[in-house]
Amino acid sequence: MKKILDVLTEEMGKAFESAGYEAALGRVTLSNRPDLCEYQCNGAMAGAKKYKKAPIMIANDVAARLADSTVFREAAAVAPGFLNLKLSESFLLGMVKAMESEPKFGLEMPEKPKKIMIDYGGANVAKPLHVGHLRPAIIGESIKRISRFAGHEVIGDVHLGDWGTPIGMVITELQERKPDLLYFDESYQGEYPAEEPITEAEFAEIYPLASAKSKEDAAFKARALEATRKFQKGVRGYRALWKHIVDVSKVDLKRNYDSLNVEFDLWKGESDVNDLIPEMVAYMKEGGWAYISDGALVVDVKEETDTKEVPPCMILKSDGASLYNTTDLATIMERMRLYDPDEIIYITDKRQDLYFEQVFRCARKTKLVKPETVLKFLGHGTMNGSDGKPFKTRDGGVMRLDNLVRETQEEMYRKIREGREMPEEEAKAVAETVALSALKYGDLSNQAAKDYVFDIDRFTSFEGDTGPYILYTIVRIKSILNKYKEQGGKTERLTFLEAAGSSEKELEMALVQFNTMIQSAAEEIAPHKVCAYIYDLANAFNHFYHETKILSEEDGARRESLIALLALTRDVLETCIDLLGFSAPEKM
RNA sequence: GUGUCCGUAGCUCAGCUGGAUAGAGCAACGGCCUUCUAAGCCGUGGGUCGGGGGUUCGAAUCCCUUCGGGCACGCCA
Repeated sequence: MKKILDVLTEEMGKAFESAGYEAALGRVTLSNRPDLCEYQCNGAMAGAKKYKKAPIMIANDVAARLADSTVFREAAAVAPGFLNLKLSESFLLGMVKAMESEPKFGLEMPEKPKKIMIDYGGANVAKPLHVGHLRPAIIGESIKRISRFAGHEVIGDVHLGDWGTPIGMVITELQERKPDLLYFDESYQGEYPAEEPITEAEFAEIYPLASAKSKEDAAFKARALEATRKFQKGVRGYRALWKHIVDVSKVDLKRNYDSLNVEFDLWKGESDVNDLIPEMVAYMKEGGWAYISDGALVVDVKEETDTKEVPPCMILKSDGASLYNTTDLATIMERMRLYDPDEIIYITDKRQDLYFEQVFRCARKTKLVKPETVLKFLGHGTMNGSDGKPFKTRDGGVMRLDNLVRETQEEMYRKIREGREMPEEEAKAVAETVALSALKYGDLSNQAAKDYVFDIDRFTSFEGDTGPYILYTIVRIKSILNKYKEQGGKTERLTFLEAAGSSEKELEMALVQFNTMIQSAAEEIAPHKVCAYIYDLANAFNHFYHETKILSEEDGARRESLIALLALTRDVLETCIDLLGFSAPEKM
C-alpha cells in the first residue's frame, strides 16, 4: 500500500493543479500543531512568490477544491497561508484495513532488493566481551533486522578478530601452566588430540590474567608476541592450539550474543582471509597503486576535493607484517568474490571514521569493489557512565558485558518482585525478557552516532520512554485479547468500523504511519526511529485504552472492531520490537 | 594546527530536506482506580534552542563567525 503522506500529497497536488498552481506545492506533512489539525500543507506560502499572490488567496483557492474530497474531512485555509487538514474517517479506515490485510502491514517491497552485508559485533577471540561491545552488537542486529524486513537480502557477519596477540597471550599463559602439553613439543609429528586442552571456565579465567600480565611483564609480552608469530606462521602445535582456542572462545561468544538476542549469519574472521593477503598485496603492487613510504607499503587515497589531510592507506607495516587495514581490505576482496554484495555496512565506534574512509577509498581506487558497490560506515558513540565519561565499573575497570546484562536482570527482577505478585521462577524469566528490552531500548532510542549515558534506574523504569513501558503496553493489550478469547469472542476475520472517537482516530493515524517510518529507518539506517514510533504508538494506545471500554462494549459489531484494532496494534508493536531485537512476555 | 561531531527545560533526550505557541520523559506539584494490568491516564509550573551576524515573508533547522566540549589525524584495532 502507498504511504499515507504520499496519498495525501497526491490528493493535495491535484487540488493545487486544478486551482491553477503546480502540483509540487502540495506536499503534505504531519501537523506540528495537533491542536489545530492532523496534517498540514504549506505549499501556498512556498508558491506565493512564483504566482505573485498572497499565500492566503492561494490557500483559499486550493481549499475550495477540496470541499468534497473523500480523503479530507476538512481542509481549512488559515492565515498567513496554512492549509490545515483533517482526515475523513472512512478514508483512514481504508488505510487501516489495507494495512491489516497486506503482508508486512502494507510496507512496499523494493523493486530491486539489495544484497547487503553488515559487519558488526567487533568481537575478538580470547577476549571476553565488555560493555564496549554492546552498542555495535545491538545496533547492528537491529539494522540487520530492519533492512531484512524492508525487503533486502542481508548477511550479518561478526568478522571475528581471531588472528591477533590476545591468542598469543592465552597460549603463553597456558604454556606456563601446562608446559608439558603436546602442542609445545615442536619435535612432535603425530596427530593432536581432538578434545580441547582447556576448559571453558579455565579459558574465561586465563585471558584477563594474561592480558594484565602482558602489560606488567615485558618478558611475558615478548613471549606472547613470539607465540602469536608462531601460530600465524603455521607452526603445527601452535596452530592446533590456536584452533582450539578459537573454538572454545566461539562457544563463549555465542552464549553471550545469544543472551542479547544477537545472531550472526556468518562467523568469519580475520584468519579466513589470511591466505588472500599475498595475492592482494601483489595485485596492489602490480596495479601500480601500492608503493613503499617510510618502509611501509601504502596506497595514496588523497582526493583533490579534500579539505583535510587524508594520510595514505597502509597495506603492510615496515616489517612486512599485516595490520587491521590489510585484513579489512582482503575481507572486502573475499566478500566480493563469495557474495558480491551491493552494499557493505560497517558498524563500529565512530572514532574509526577516518580509518574506514581510507579503507573505502583504497578499495575503490584499487577496484577491489565495483564502481557501484556502496561502502557505508556507521560510527556509533560511546556508552557513558553518569559522569559523562566512558562507562566503567565502580573500581574504574572495564565491565564485562555479561556482568552488565546480569546486573540489569537483577535490577529488573527486584522491581518486578516489588510491584507484582509473581512466583519466583516466572519473575526471573520475565525479568530476563524485560531487562533486555530495557538495555536495548535505552541504547537504540538514542541516535547511534551520539554518545549516551547509561542509567540503569532510568532504563529499567516502567515509566516514560523506556523498553519496559513499551512491553507493559503490549502486555495490557494481550491481557484484554486473552480475556476476550476466554469469553468466547471471535478472533478471526474481524470487521473494522470507522473510528468513533478522537483517541481511536489518533491510534489509527499512529498505526498507518508504520510503512513510512520503516522505510525511513531502513534508508537512514536509524533504529531510533523505530523506538520513537512505538513510543508514540504506545502513548496513543494508552490514551485510547483509558477512554474506551472494550470488553464491556455492548454493540457487538463495535466491540469486534475495537478488538481488531487492538490486535493490529499488538501486532505492529511486536513486529517493531522484534526489529529492535527484543520481545514481550505474556504477563508482567 | 587540520578535520569532524556535539552544545535545546534542573537532568536525560527528540525535533534539524526552514513554517504557526520549540516537544517528550524523569524530577516537582495537583487530580483520576466498585469497571479490560494505576508499571496507566489527565493536568500545572519550568526554555535568550551556547553567543553574535547573515539569507528568508518566516531560522532550533541553512550560511558565516565566535565560545565551550568530545573525538580523529601512517606502522594499534
